[in-house]
Parts: sequence; C-alpha cells; structure tokens
Amino acid sequence: MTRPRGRPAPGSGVSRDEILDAALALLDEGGGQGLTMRALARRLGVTAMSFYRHVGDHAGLLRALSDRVYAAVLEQPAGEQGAPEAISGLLTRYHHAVASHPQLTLAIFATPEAFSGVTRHITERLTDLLAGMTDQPVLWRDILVDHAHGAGLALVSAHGEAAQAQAMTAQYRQALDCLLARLAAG
Amino acid sequence: MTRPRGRPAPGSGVSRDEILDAALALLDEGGGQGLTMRALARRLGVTAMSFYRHVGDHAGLLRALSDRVYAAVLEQPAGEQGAPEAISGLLTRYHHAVASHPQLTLAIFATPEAFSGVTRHITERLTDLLAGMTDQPVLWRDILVDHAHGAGLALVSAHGEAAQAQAMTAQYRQALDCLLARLAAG
DNA sequence: ACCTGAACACCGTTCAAGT
DNA sequence: ACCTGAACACCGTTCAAGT
Repeated sequence: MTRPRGRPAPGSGVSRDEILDAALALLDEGGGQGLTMRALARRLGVTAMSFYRHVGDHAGLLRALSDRVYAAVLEQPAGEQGAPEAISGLLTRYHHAVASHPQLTLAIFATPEAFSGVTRHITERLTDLLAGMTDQPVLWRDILVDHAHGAGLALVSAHGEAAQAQAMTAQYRQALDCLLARLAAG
Repeated sequence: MTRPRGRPAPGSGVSRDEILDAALALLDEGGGQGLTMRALARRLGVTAMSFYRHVGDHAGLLRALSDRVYAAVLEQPAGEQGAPEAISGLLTRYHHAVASHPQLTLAIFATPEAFSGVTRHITERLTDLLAGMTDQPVLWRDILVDHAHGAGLALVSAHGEAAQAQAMTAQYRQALDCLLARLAAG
C-alpha cells in the first residue's frame, strides 16, 4: 500500500514487484529462515533498510506476499455456477496457492501480524457458500479450512520437489472430493 | 538420548527435565521466536553452550520437546476397545497434546530435522486402526491427520488464552465426531 | 565430565545523514 | 523522495580452555 501505483522503479532502487519476486524465491529456496531482510537486500543489490519504505518491516513483507499469492483464490471463473462447484473451485484454488509456496503459509502462521484480509475474505465466502448446502456451515467451514491448512503444512516437507508436491496435490483433491461428497449427502 | 537416565543433575548444571520445562514455558510465552538458546540459558542461569551436551542443537531441543509432549498420545487407556473408540481416542489425545503447546507444533513444522519418531508412530497406528473400518484407510488417515494439524495451527492464534483455546477444542471434538460419523457410514 | 569465554558469522530495526 | 552507514540489541554454533 506504500506505492499502490506499482512498478515505476524510482531513482536507483528496486520496485515493489521485484522485492516480492525475490522474497518468494528466497522463501522457496531456504524456507522461513532463508527469507531475511539482509539476504533479500544482498540478492537485490540494495541495503536492508530500503525495504522499510516499500513494504514495511518483516511482518509487512509477509503480508504483502500473502496478498499477492492468495489474491487469485478469490477470482471466481465465469463458468463456475452453483454452490457445490463454487466450493470445490474455491478450495482447489486455495490449495493451489498454498502448494505454490507452502513456506509462506507456515511463515504467516508464525507471524500473526502478517495475516492479510484476503484470507478472511476466503473463509467468509466459503461460509456463505456452505450456508446453501448444509445447516451447519460453520462446522463444515472449519473442517474444510483446517483440512486445507494441514494439507498445506504437509507440503512444506516436500521441500520443493515437484513430483512429490504433485502427488500430494492429487491426494488433496481426492480427500476434498470425499469430504464434499459426505457434505452433499447430508 | 544424551542422558537417558534422566534427572540426576550433574555438578552445578541443570537437568534435562529442567531444560525442557523452561523451553516449553518460553515457547508458550513468546512463540517460536521466544525460544532461543540464549534466552533459555538466561532463564536457567547457565550459558547457551551447555545445552549442546544435553539436548544437542536447536533442532535437537525441539525434537526432545516433541518426544515429551507427544509421548502421552500413544498411551492407550485400558478401557478403550474397538476401532472406532481407539481412533477417536487417539485423535482426541493428539489434539490435546497439540493444543497444550500449539507453538511447538508450528516450530516442528518449520524445522524438519525436529520431527520425532513419535509422530510417525501415531500416524502408523491410526492407519492400522482405519484399516478395520474402511477400504480407504490412507485417504481417511490423511484427512484426519491434516485436519488435526490445521486445527492445531488455528490454536496458535488463540495465543495462550484459555477460554478461546477451550472453545476451539470443543469445536474440534464436534468436527471429529462429524468426520468419524461419515467414515462409519461408509 | 561438564561448563565457559571468546569468537565468528549472522539477525531486525532505528535514526540521523546524505543525495 | 529515496537510500545508506553506523549503531544497537540480539541470534546459533564452534572450539579451545578451564575446573
């Protein structure tokens, strides 16, 4: 939010997008301990202090990353209609976002100040959708969200190996189908 | 494993149990960033270097904590009989252990070397128990374990407030009952 | 056998100062 | 407006040295 207009890199510095790209790369390579302000500065040829004007402190950096990575989850495709499809789509996109950077999810849980509004929007939309399918929407929302988070955590130990991550994603889809079938069955 | 015989405090130092007690307190108070080797040393009136002979490095400390906190999960009470009760009991005890120190679970996920054998035993026992109830034991094991982990993560944001943690535990029990009922229904 | 001091290579963050 | 140097208060870990 520090520079909402986006890419115009000022003077000699780096743009906000460049910072976030490099931060995600660092997170994917080295996990939560890999993404330090100083390592990020080294990679970008800047000093760590310059970030405080762009993304704020370390928690602000994580929040900015969260906004970027999870934003796509809320972009509902036009063809998706009806509560069951919308629920399945929302959770599939959420898991896809988590799976793309599992270390980010872990880092956010470890840094409560980093929780962005996007996550809250996702759970709210899910609750609304579930209200049309069951008389216990909050119970099922907790089940589905907690399950998605746990499956996301499991991906941290895949440690960036594409084959393993893909297998775990397939398993998540199967589990989600199973849960949604039970939900639909009443 | 450095001193399996337990409590005999040598010379002027502190015992292994004292170290683990203080480490858990630090974790509960200050989260993952609160438990540092140096803060632990300060609290115990020792230097940080003395721990390397008792519990190894930071990951070793977390592994020792994991062993202690999760050990009770595997202690099946005598009165518990039949797969449904055993599954429900095992998961309830697991959630209870996670809920007692949610920050430990988070720290372990962030430190893969800290995974102890106890966790593996828990998932193995769960898989065995599920084999007697469904023809998709691995699918249901993943659902139940991932869900328990996600619910555990949610407890991190309760931040040690007993009332909120208790409410979330009640919600977990309800969700677990719901899931196990669907499992039993085939 | 156990503990420590000193050292090394790191951290996040602030703030006055530079351009 | 943006970036930096220097400083402050921290980290984990190693290793030779002490008792």
